[in-house]
Amino acid sequence: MADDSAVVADFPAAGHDHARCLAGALATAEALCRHRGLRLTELRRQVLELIWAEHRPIKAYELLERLRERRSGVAPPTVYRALDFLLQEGLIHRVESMSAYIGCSAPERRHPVQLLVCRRCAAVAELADGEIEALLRRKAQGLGFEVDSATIELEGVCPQCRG
Amino acid sequence: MADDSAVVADFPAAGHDHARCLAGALATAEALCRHRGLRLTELRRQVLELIWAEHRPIKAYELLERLRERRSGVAPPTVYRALDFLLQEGLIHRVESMSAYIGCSAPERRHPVQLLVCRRCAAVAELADGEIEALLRRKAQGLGFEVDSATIELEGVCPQCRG
DNA sequence: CCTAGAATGTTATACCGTACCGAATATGCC
DNA sequence: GGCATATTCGGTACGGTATAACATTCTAGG
Ligand SMILES: [Zn+2]
Ligand SMILES: [Zn+2]
Ligand SMILES: [Zn+2]
Ligand SMILES: [Zn+2]
Repeated sequence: MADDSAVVADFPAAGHDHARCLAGALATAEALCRHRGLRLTELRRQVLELIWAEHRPIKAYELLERLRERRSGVAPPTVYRALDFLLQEGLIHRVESMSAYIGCSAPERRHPVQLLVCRRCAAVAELADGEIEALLRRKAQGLGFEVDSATIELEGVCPQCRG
Repeated sequence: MADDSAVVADFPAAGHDHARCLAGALATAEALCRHRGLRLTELRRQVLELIWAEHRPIKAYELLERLRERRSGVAPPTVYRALDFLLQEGLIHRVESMSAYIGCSAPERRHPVQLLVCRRCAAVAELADGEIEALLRRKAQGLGFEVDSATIELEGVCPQCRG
């Protein structure tokens, strides 16, 4: 049986209460960092907030622009350092096929990541499907390959864009 | 049951007859292009040959360097155009996690691609596993998502490097 | 030939990411 | 509090990846 909880984040509905997404993500991040003894500094919090601002993948240099509206003279290393921290802690994911970043919807637990990316509107759904993970691991094991991490991204058209 | 033919290319053995890999890949490409009414020009053939030269992923600018040993004054667009053609025709695959390119071991048929990349030696195994493909498609369908293409890459340690 | 389309040459530039160094800031200990 | 230490951040410079735009050459078909 498929485990429904594997869908960490469905495609966001058009009129959903996104202020709630944002507030929730920030609160979770705060709690998580406190629990892990890490510092969610003002910079990191701002970057996370900007990433969640659109509920869509955002590129590093776009992030840089937005960040400059609040902090003067910010350079690429500043934003990349914040991204590294957020990636490291599982608070965001990198969308490889877009060189972009998106907030994780279940950062409180480490999980496999499978992303569904709409090529029309760039909306992203996030899976944390153990069945996929297990199948891939099993196939790899058949070749004597030990999996450390996986990049799973599906490109296609989301329900909204299929109309 | 798992279909063994899903393993398009296992990790290359240390002392394998690579001249044979290279010759086979070029011959297949030639036949395939003739069959499709496409032109495997000298440039494209040379790029494909350079990609197969090491039986490992190779980066675009490294390719550019190598190509310059044979052709003077080659610029990035030249190599990227050749790469585009080879990708389009399924003669090579892009390794997203490395921004690199590797020859396809079964270009004569269109197939799903799953890559296993060794983080120690950069060797790559290529799967064309229908079971993985089907599972992903089924999971996506559960969200009303229509899959056009997929990027599946597993990073880990290959049998040789595990020792 | 002549011509239209394809392929390649050429220049310039945009975009993505990091090495490196030094300043500021937080943390733990006396 | 004062001090040493480690982390975080500012800022410069640069390297790696990829494409836009336009000129030129090549190729196949009439
Ligand atoms: Zn939202
Ligand atoms: Zn969409
Ligand atoms: Zn070989
Ligand atoms: Zn290896």
